[in-house]
Amino acid sequence: MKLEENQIELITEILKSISHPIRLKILCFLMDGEKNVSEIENQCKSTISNISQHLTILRKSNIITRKKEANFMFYSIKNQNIKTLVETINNLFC
Amino acid sequence: MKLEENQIELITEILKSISHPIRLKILCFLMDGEKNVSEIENQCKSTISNISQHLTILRKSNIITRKKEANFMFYSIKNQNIKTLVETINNLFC
DNA sequence: TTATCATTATAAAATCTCCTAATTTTTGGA
DNA sequence: TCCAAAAATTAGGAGATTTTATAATGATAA
Repeated sequence: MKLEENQIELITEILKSISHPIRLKILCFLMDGEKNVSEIENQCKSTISNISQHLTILRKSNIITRKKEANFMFYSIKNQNIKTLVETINNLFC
Repeated sequence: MKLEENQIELITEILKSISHPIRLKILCFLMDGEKNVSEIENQCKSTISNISQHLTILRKSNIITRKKEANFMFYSIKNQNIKTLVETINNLFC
């Protein structure tokens, strides 16, 4: 199996973003549908600032997206490929 | 989707190990079958010491295994789950 | 105009990466 | 047998990156 250099870069960026306990928990939680930051904070047991920083990392690497409603920010998984990846990881290792 | 804490730890350790350009290249190369360190060095374009250190990381997180023959060390992917994961990543993002 | 929800700035602490040099193990030749 | 070469690993440390905490700031609702 031979990958191009830019494919290697893309994949490692995605995997690196997912490879953190809090960020993986966030993704698993978002598998159930979109959530606001306070819901994620409660689920993932960290400070809201820390959660926000991890959400930024996931968003910058195109794994999640967000939309604003009133003063709530709703986050969700950006596309089907990411969902399939999380589903596969769950099936293989849980 | 709700994962146990120890499952989160296991998965993030595996993903973190894979989330490096050289280590991902090594894994893709090992998808073709077992290889010795010099072959990996040639394929992945780094020093033999650096490659060896990355191989240690992959081995410590149970992603690859090795066997010695004369003074060559042959590395291979440890199990089918890892192969399936690499295959899936390749299908989804390449 | 204050409380709520969330993000951003800053910096310290922890971890990761990679380099050079030293070491280990085995082979093959003198 | 003894020694040098080959294959690979390990040690130590400098530099870079990531993580997290605290404090400050921004935006919206009531």
